Amino acid sequence: MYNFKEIEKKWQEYWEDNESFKVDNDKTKKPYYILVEFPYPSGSGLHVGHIRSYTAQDAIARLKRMQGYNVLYPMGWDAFGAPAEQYAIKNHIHPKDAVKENIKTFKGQMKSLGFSFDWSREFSTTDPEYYKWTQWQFLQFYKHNMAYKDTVPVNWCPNCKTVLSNEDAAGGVCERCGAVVIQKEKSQWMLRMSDYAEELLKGLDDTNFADKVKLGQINWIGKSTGVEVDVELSCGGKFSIFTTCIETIYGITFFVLAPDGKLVKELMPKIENKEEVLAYIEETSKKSNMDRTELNKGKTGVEIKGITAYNPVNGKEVPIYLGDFVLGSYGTGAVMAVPAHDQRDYEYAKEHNLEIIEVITGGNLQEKAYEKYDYLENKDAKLINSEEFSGLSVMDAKKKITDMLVEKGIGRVVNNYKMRDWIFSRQRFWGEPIPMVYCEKCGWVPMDEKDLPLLLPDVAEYEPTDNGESPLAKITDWVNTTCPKCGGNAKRETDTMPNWAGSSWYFLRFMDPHNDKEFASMEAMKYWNKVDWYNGGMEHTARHLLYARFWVQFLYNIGLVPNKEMIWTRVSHGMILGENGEKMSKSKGNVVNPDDIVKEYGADALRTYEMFIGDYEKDAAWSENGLKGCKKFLDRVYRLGTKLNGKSEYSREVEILINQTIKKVSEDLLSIKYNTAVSALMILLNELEKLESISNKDYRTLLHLLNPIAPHITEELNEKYKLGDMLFKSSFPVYDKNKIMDEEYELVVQVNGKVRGKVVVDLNTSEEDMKKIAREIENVKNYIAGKTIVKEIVVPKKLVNIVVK
RNA sequence: GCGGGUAUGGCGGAACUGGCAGACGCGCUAGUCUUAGGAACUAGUUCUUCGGAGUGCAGGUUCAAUUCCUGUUACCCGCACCA
Repeated sequence: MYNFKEIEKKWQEYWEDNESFKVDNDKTKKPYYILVEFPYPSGSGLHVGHIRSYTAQDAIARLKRMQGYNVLYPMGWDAFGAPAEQYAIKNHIHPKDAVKENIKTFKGQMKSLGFSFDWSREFSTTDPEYYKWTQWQFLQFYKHNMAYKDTVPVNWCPNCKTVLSNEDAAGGVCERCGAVVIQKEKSQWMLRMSDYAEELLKGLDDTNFADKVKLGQINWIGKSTGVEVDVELSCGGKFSIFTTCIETIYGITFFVLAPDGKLVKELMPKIENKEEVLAYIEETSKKSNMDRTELNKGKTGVEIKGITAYNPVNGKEVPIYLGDFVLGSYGTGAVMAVPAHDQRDYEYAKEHNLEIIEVITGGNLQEKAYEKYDYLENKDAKLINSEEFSGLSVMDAKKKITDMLVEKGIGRVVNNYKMRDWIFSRQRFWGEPIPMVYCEKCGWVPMDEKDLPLLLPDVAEYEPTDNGESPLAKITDWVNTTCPKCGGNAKRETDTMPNWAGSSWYFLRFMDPHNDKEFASMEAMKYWNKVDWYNGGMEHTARHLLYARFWVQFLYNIGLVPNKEMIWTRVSHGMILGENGEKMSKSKGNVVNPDDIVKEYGADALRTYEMFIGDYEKDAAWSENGLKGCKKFLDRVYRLGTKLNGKSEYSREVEILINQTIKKVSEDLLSIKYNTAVSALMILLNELEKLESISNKDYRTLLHLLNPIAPHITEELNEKYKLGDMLFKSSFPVYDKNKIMDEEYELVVQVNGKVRGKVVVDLNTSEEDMKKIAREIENVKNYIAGKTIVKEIVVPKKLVNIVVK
């Protein structure tokens, strides 16, 4: 048992006093930027899950430093957001005080784990010096017409009287009180993220994100290509529909409009059954998103009476319906209904007794619609009931009908994206104030940049107001201001920015964190170039990453950052589950507190265990016994020091193994295979323990290789036995290419694919000799005796397989 | 429903480009040392009727398959009436 308490404290103090991990933007050295998602400093302290990714990235940071890179490994705090506000409401303290406390706890915990962060670059998104630039960037969005105010439906909890984010309204109920969430229209600031949909897709080619991360982004953007077609109305005027199945256009038997769309509002004066229609719209708005999807299996809706529409290809007059399965926010908010070939339309038609016209052969319309997934697979599927297109194959018809519509000027090939514009307003206190002012005369006016930051006021009440306004709305002397344009009376925007804002560009700030002239200098950003390696939870790979990429692409387009993509590799780690295999939670009582572990086993043991626990990208269940095993490993490393013989070369018996281990550890760490890197070190230790004595070089190399994962104990032992310069300041071991293969190897001999013998042979044994040796093994002889050798397969330096009959 | 992932001993998990399945660790068993053991060390540990069998299941390709192909089942994650 080594005294980890003393050792870990000693080295942590050394690193801190000497600012060992502080980096300058040193142009003479090659940069390497390693990033972990900065945490939200919650009241419950660091989670063992944080430690997994911080250790993994720390190991890479330490390795890269020893390999001569100028490594930036920063840490900061993403401290705006609802939990701090909740806490403040309950306890009547200012969120900034709660955040300060929590940051102190987090920072202390991080230091106790020996992470090599450059603390000189630390900041919090809640620092006015930081959010000044978040606000400044919002103004750039506004000035480039990328921010606008619009009325959109939002999640509204009628009980808490507040707007909820989609996350807070998961499952259609309010996360706080459990009440059913309804949709309510509110005027919100929006960012034109949908303008960037195509660029965000293309940009993925300039990244090295893991495939599943790229796929997450692609799915979220949700591109689909189809045709937008104009449809004439009986009352005059027209509207458009979007479809990806233009080949079914002759099958239209009705149209359906979104109840929450703009079109139905425009048509309202001409609708005969207004009351019925309005009632349906009202009913829809009361349903949550979930009601409209999963829970609501039936296809509700009403016919719009007094107006009909004409099929654009054959002029057939069909009715128009309202149905909540059509979303106002996707496509044009209106669909052509082809019940024969779309299951939703089919169900709707059955429920409302509407006509079904088959236009593609091969389905059984008695049972269900014959949908594109099926007919596209069916090579024999042909169009019918489609005038001159009848008889064509689906793919031909798709093209010819599209061409015809385009030619006539009533159709356009368009792309649609599921990704919407970014709703950027929150009716919350604890967020960046949006630096906009409303003037009766001038409308919305941006604040003057030189007046930033717009500080959050110090108040004692953070409760949302009854009408859903931000608590800021109640602070009249903050709200009332003068118009930056005309100088007249004006009011500030009282909504704040979403939590995602500050985290969309923090990685740029780390490159130049103390700059008070700009958010980061172009020079600094050019030097660091990109985040080489970004790690975070899978839960953030879709949204946070998309927001951050959008933000960066915008800044790039207005010339403020050097690259269109500022993140190169993105890796995500699996969760650490409780010992019972379930997600850690207080209610389940399976939470592991890292402080307790550090106290009882030491930081190095915890770090080593979390690297060893399993495949980094997969979830893993905590195991106290597993942790003990790693502690035991470190104890053995410690005791091994008593076997030193003072020699300065590798011991002959382990020379090959050491070279192999150097290769394995350096390669595994950089290919996110931390668990096998640790196991390679365990193997090396096992072998070293078998020797009578070990050389100083053997030992120092073992310590060096283990140093990125367990930095305290290794540094201590290196010093204790005076093995050389401090490990973190010296070059990481390099393997000798000529010494990773033994002079001999074990030749495996198979008969008919089954192992029947093994023999140690010289590395340079020829293929002929391999065969000869193989046939001479006693056991092999037994299996080939009396049989004919059909074939002999030789894999050089590995095996011989004798095929007999 | 769509998209993706996973499946290997009692457990966590290894296995490069198709070439010895079960590395490494945990647990377990026996032993050594000890006043003691929830310490340390040593040996063993997939199953087995000792012929073999074996990487969720059923097939296929191959001299050879955890690895490639086809089908299938279970579980996990993401999105979800996206026209």
